[in-house]
Amino acid sequence: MPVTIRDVAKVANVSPSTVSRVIADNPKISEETKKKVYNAMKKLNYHPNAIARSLANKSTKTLGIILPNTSEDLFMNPFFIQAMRGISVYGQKKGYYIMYSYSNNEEEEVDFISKYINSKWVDGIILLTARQNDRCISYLKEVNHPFVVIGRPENTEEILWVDNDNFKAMYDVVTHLIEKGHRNIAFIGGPHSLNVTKDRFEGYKMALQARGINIDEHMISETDFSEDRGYDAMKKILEQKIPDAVVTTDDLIAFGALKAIKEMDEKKIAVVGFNNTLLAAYQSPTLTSVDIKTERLGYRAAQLLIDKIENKETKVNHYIVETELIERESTQ
Amino acid sequence: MPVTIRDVAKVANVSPSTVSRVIADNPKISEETKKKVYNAMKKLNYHPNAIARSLANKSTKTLGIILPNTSEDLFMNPFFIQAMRGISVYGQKKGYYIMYSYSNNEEEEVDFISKYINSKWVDGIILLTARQNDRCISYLKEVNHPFVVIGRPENTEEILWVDNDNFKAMYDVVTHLIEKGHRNIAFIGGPHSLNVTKDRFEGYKMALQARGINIDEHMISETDFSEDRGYDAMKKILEQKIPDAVVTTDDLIAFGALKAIKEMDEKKIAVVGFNNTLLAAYQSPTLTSVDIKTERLGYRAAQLLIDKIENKETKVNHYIVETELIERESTQ
DNA sequence: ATGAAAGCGCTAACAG
DNA sequence: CTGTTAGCGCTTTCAT
Repeated sequence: MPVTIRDVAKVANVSPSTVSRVIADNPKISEETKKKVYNAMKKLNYHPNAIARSLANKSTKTLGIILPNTSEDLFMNPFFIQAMRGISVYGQKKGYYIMYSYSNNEEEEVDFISKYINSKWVDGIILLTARQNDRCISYLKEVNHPFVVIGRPENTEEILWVDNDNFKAMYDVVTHLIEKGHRNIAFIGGPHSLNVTKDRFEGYKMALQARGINIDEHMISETDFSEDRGYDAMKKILEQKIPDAVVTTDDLIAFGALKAIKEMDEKKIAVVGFNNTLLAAYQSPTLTSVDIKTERLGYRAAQLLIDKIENKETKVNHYIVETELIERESTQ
Repeated sequence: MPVTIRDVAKVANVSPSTVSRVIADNPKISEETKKKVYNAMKKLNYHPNAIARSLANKSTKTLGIILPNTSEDLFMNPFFIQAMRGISVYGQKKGYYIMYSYSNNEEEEVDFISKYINSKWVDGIILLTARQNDRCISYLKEVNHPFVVIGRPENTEEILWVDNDNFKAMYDVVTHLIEKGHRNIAFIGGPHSLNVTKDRFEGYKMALQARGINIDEHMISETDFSEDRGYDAMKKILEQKIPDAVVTTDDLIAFGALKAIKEMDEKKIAVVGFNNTLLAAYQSPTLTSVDIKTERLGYRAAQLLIDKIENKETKVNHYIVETELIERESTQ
């Protein structure tokens, strides 16, 4: 027999609704009755039943995270666990529970989302990645359920999202390299279908342009997120011309580039990675990389979503999280 | 206005209780009415409200994971995310939702647990680590709520747990090294206060003994889980005597050992790590390590817990998950 | 095989 | 400021 609000009411000599008001910290309850009720609660070791509250309130105070299907490699970078931590730090602060689910493909993701929504389990949903033409996003828009995306979605209007300023991040990296005296700077990016890649590439181009440095097509390569592809891409560039620096859009690519450069072994070429994965500090030379502050991204995502859920009329629909260049041996 | 069981009942021309029975797949409902009800559901796009069900059923079909406070370093090893994936794979198969919460210290952990339990949010709890004298475990035992521990707890009776056979894992590693011709095998372990360390150390001792090799105290060291500590420990051993192999209880320690050995640089000493972290494949030489199959641990934990929750009268209260030695250059 | 009605524990008008 | 009452949406005896 669980102790309920009625038991407390009886002991405190008040009505159940009064107890309910005390729980909700309703301002128009006299201090005296409050005390009475608290005492009764303590005496009976009462704890509100959150399920019952949720049913009556039509709100679960729960956020659902959709962990995307992704290549194993991406699991090497602590992105997910960090984002989840950030989300939970803010969520817990605001009294929210966090749920998550894994999916093997986009269809399963949509299934989980609709399950979460239809069954009324979650007040809001967090997508950990923004793809082009994302079915999760279109579904969520369609059913008009609160959600937030980590990464910049295609149509940023009417959508909550958080991301880094990828243009600026790369712009700054390249500018920094130029200031250190580098002139022939190569670029190896991930798939150009991703917004991230495009943005970072633009940053690269603009930074060179701003300093009056011509862009050399031979120094630009697009490839996949893997060490091997990075290695191949670097090799190809080296066959054309020896740069004095190379920027990449991912640490994995940078690892491959480092390897290719080491094999040449004559020249000192600066290398910069992206995402500051754990392995970056373990390369030789240790790899300079851009930290994208994943935990912060998660934190901000939760904040945006919870504000929306609670109808805080903030005008912002996105946050930009600052990146940080972590300099290591590869650019010394 | 959400569509409820009453709406469906009306359209299907049956009573709400009948609809409820159809949802629960109650056997004594005629095929005919079932069909009628299903049609009505489809027509109205009805989805059961899980909260209301939970309230009536006194069961949420939700599992709660307690992510322990832990040093940042441990986050480098993908233990948590992998275990969480295993848990969710089994949980989702059984129709369970998964929640998690981060804590900064043991007290907070207990707080979250009691919050989960008192508010009736979860049917069962999963602890991702087993400490000595664990307050979470004693609390959970006290309130007698279903839970499972990853790692072997102190008192294994009346507790659900999953773990590797750490004794056997290390026994096999050492035996393997002996068979490869090594005789002077050093041991560097983590804190001896942990069961894991003790078990692995026993495995080391027994394997040597079984092959009639004497144990040399100079070859045994206990330290903390960090590269630096591993380095120091290895240095100290090397000052005494040069082994031809060294086993460790963690990759981080092994990394340090590798470094110390490289500095000596004259001798080829085999090194074995534990946990097969992502960095293992990135050391030079690449590090041989024992894969503890974390995802499997999570999967089994969920299985054990859900069986308990659903009162499946299985006699087992634990699972042992097999480990696998991943051989790389460090033992070639 | 199906329906009526009470209840899971809490909240929110409305009334006073 | 506090009590009464009617739900929130579903399940489950107990009848029939």
